[in-house]
Amino acid sequence: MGKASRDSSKAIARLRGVGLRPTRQRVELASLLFKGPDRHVTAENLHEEVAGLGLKISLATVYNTLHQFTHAGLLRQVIVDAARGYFDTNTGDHQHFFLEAEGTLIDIPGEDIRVAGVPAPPAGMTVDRVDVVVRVKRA
Amino acid sequence: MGKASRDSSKAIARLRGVGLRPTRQRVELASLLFKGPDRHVTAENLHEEVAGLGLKISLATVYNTLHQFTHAGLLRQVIVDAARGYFDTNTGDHQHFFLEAEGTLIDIPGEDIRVAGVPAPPAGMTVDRVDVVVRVKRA
DNA sequence: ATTCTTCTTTAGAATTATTCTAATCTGTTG
DNA sequence: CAACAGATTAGAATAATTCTAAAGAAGAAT
Ligand SMILES: [Mn+2]
Ligand SMILES: [Mn+2]
Ligand SMILES: [Zn+2]
Ligand SMILES: [Zn+2]
Repeated sequence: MGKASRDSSKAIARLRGVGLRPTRQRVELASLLFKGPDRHVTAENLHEEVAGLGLKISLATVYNTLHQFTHAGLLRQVIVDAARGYFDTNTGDHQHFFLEAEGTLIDIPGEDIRVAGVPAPPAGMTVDRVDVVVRVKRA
Repeated sequence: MGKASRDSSKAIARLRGVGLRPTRQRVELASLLFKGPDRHVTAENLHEEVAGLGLKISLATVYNTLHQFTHAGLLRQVIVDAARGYFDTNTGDHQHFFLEAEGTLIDIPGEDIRVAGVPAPPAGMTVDRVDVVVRVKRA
């Protein structure tokens, strides 16, 4: 049993675990996304990576899959740029540095950062989550 | 001297103050934006408001003007939604509640909220600003 | 295995927000 | 007022994303 099939089994198990059919496309994407360390991807940039590896997955499927993974709790979306959407394999409590020039995200552990003094939300509303984006630029 | 001309004079003065020619379009937009309390607008939604008042300003000019006002420091952009860009007449230190369902922003005074424990930015980078978005939804 | 049913993928068109182009117009200055 | 730099605009273009509807693949049933 080689490395590729071990990746596949893990990906397949993870997909089954969240009730998604392990199609070739979903398995390949899940392997790429969850094999290594946490990462922040864009649909377009993941699609290019996939193409570069010689895999054939349509851009529509990359979008569909990223959204399905997000709904399944395997990914979360990060909003830092009005032009592009980012997907994050780290679904735990954490925040981000955003390098505007590069378009790069860097995690800040959730325990490091504290947000205090958030007023009560407007009547009838409840806090869904608190996002902190530390925008950084070249010194 | 009526209300309209008083609004105009203030808008014209403000535009002159930041080195922008007080054209009819810029004066009308500045009057709308800065006459009353602080507000959060979208290019499209400001354009509709303008049209509703019977004023004729092209959408391209609304976009151009919002960006010029932003560069001049009269507005700032707020990034909360991957699909639309918001412009904020409140350029001071503050944060936001974002009602995802409504697409509405509500200011949180900068003194209220405190963010602590932000790690040192990556080498060679400097913190440009720290944005906090409190996403709320119907309870 | 073969068939059946239900999902899934996909190419390409469509949509949405925004920007660009290049022609026309207007504010300001002399 | 004339002249010029700067501004506005309609419409085309771009970019990210979503939609459509037709063809393909996965799982269940036979
Ligand atoms: Mn866009
Ligand atoms: Mn989206
Ligand atoms: Zn992250
Ligand atoms: Zn604000």
